[in-house]
Amino acid sequence: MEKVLEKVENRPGRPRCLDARRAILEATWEILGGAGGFADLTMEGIAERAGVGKTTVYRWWPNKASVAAEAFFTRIEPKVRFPDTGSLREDIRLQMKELCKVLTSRNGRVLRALLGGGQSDPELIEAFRSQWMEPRRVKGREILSKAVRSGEMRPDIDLDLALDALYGPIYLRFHVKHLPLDDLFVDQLCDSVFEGLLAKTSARPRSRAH
Amino acid sequence: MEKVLEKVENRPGRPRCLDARRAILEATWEILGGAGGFADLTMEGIAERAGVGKTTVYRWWPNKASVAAEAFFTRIEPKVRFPDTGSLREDIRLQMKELCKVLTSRNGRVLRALLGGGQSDPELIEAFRSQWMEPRRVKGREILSKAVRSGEMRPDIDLDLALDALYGPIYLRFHVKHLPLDDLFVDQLCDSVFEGLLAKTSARPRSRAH
Amino acid sequence: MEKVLEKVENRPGRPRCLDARRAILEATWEILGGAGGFADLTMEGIAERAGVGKTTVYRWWPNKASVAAEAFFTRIEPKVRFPDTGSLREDIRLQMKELCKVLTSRNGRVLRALLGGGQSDPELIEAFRSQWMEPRRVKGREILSKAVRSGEMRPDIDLDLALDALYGPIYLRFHVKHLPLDDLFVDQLCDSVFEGLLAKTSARPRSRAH
Amino acid sequence: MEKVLEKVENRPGRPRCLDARRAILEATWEILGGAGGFADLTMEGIAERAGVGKTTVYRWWPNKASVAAEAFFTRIEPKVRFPDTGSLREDIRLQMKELCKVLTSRNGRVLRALLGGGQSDPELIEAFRSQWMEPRRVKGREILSKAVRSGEMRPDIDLDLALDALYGPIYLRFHVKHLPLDDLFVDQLCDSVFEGLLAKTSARPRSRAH
DNA sequence: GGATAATCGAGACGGTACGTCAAGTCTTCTT
DNA sequence: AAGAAGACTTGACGTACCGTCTCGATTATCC
Repeated sequence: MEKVLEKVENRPGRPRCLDARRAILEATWEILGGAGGFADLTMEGIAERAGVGKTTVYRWWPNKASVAAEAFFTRIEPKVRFPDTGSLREDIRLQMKELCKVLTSRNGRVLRALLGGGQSDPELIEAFRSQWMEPRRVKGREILSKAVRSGEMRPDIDLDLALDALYGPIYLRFHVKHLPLDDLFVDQLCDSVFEGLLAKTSARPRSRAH
Repeated sequence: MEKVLEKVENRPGRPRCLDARRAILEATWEILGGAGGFADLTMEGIAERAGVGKTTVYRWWPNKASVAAEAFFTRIEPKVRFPDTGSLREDIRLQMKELCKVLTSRNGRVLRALLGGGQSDPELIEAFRSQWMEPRRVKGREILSKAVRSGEMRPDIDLDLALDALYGPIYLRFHVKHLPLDDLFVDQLCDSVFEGLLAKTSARPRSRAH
Repeated sequence: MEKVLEKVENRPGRPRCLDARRAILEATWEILGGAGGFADLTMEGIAERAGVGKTTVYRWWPNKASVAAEAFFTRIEPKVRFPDTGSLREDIRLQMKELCKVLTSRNGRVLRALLGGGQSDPELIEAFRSQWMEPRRVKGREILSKAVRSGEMRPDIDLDLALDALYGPIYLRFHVKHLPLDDLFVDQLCDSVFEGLLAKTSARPRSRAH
Repeated sequence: MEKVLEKVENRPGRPRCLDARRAILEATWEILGGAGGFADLTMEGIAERAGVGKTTVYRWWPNKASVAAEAFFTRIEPKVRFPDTGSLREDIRLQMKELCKVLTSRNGRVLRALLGGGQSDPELIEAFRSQWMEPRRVKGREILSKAVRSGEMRPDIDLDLALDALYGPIYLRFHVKHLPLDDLFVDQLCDSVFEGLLAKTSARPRSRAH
């Protein structure tokens, strides 16, 4: 077999073996997708499944949370993209459905495990935020701010708060209630949050498109 | 020391020692509140701190998640109650602030740890739902349904979805973003979700009281 | 089922239940005969198999060694008897074969286990000596002393030493070497010890009857 | 402290630490010599006293019997040697006294414990036979066969049977009867077994040297 | 080309906690 | 009072991983 070695700069010594790195992330991914999730993930297990010495794992990651985070986010990140339909509600709704599809898939299990581990591991939750949530937030804020400028959205609401209001219920269902995240749910959620829970006092005509 | 023994019915055998039970839950509670949270909780540690044999712990609880759940929920449950001001928005807002106070306190740490453990332990998450969330939900649904009847709230929204919309953002902040949960946040959150995110197209006068 | 109760004297309280005693000894016997021997014998196991409370076992025997000893010796003792042929060598030889038959049987396993346990339990080894070995010794000494009086055996040898010389090799084979104890072995052993190992210097006619 | 590591062949991995091995055997030896003998020997105790992880003990020995056996036999084996006086009876008698001295000493306790454990542990008794008894037997057979050739001993007796006859009584006393093993006993034993128990029919003068 | 340096695999090391088992004691109700 | 039931403390069992370490082997750069 051909070993792939890294060639970074002109440092002396044997360069890092990229095969090992890949094998470790691959093994981690597979274990995370298994029945036990993050609880079944052990450094020893990773090393063995990757056919690698334990030292090699520890050399590059300080703990299993880091490996898990990297294994997950390098693989899953590109999958969720924002559309751009011109309508705030449509953009958000489509992206929500996309997100829910990911959360419902096998990857959702891994993500759940990761988020669970994060409750007692600050680094892991930080990785979760910075590598998973923040990239989406950037795009989300962009869409919302465009909607504010176009007059579609109220200008007096903090954008992050608005995103929390939209996505919070999804995470609540996903993380705590473990309920299905289907299209109907997304539609109803969008409607409720965009329009508000209160009855309209005036007989203003509401135009809810579904 | 005086040992307190249970006297249930006329069963043969030595009755269960209530001191042991109490000591175990107490010890668990203290460990959970410590620096490491759920990660520092070990069955051995519980037994030692409670001055109890490990077997005694295992006799009554199958794993540390169960002990943790019982330790937490028997202690914290009564603390969060709903007010009844007559106004939907006020009731919810006050209760939300109450909830946020709990989540912000030392107990919040325990709860966070518990929910974390629940991601890889179905029984624990079930305990979380049934013993922590559901009792609150019952009262919440009651308030909302009253508001629907009085015309304050839109009748076309599923009550549980509405509660998800209201409380989801709190959990998102609490579990994922680890951001402060202060009164200002609650006020803004209530406003956004009750009124909706969209701009009102007509020049209808909005009466937001803050 | 009819419970058999003891009626010793006019002592107050419930009399001892003889069924329990018998069941305990029976259970002990069965466990001792199993694959693990003395190592598989536990007070808990005895109580359970006998359908008896642990307390009842502890009330009458201080430890499992005592139970084992009583279970074994009350059952096996009557089996070994000395014949009386009139000839010292014949009596001993026949009894030896009888003994070897017992040691070779399933009971031998129990006995081996018991003696093993006795190495770290003074009470057990004492029970072994007083209840198993000594009764035989009494009879053995009798036979030997008769043989001394009749001139068949040398009068200058301590009787116990003689018995050690005769039976020691059997125990050595049984306990240490775990070799078969067949009739041929007994015949050769008797011959060697009775006649001595040394060559006869004079041309004295030897009359070895086999 | 300087750690001594083994250098066997070109095997991969960290070489075995000889210090640990030595410390384990040393600790085992000390515990075996203590008040409780084999009964006080626990894997945990060995590890703790040796300043070693429990895993390290289990890595090299499957159970405490194995550790005990190795601890004992590597230390005690060289102590018992056969003399070579030219006379069969003298050689045996001196060696017997040597053996009895060992059995009587502190080491005797360990050996007794080992032999006891062996009754329910085939591997242990096998170790006892192959590492303790057989080396002596080899030399014993040699002496006896020389005695047969020189005409001092009867040629019609199996050598192993003869050795059983000579040493069996010692083990009987040591293992079962727990009686003292002094020089007088050895002298009388030798006399009885070499000369035989039977009275001499002819008036042949016996020359017993004591 | 030989020294130096970093990486790799393998696996032993001292530890911690696991979940189980049995020991022997204690407390209750029943007979 | 004896017996059953069963909860209690204690302590060892054997296993799984932890994170660290010490090897020989490999693969580069630098002199």
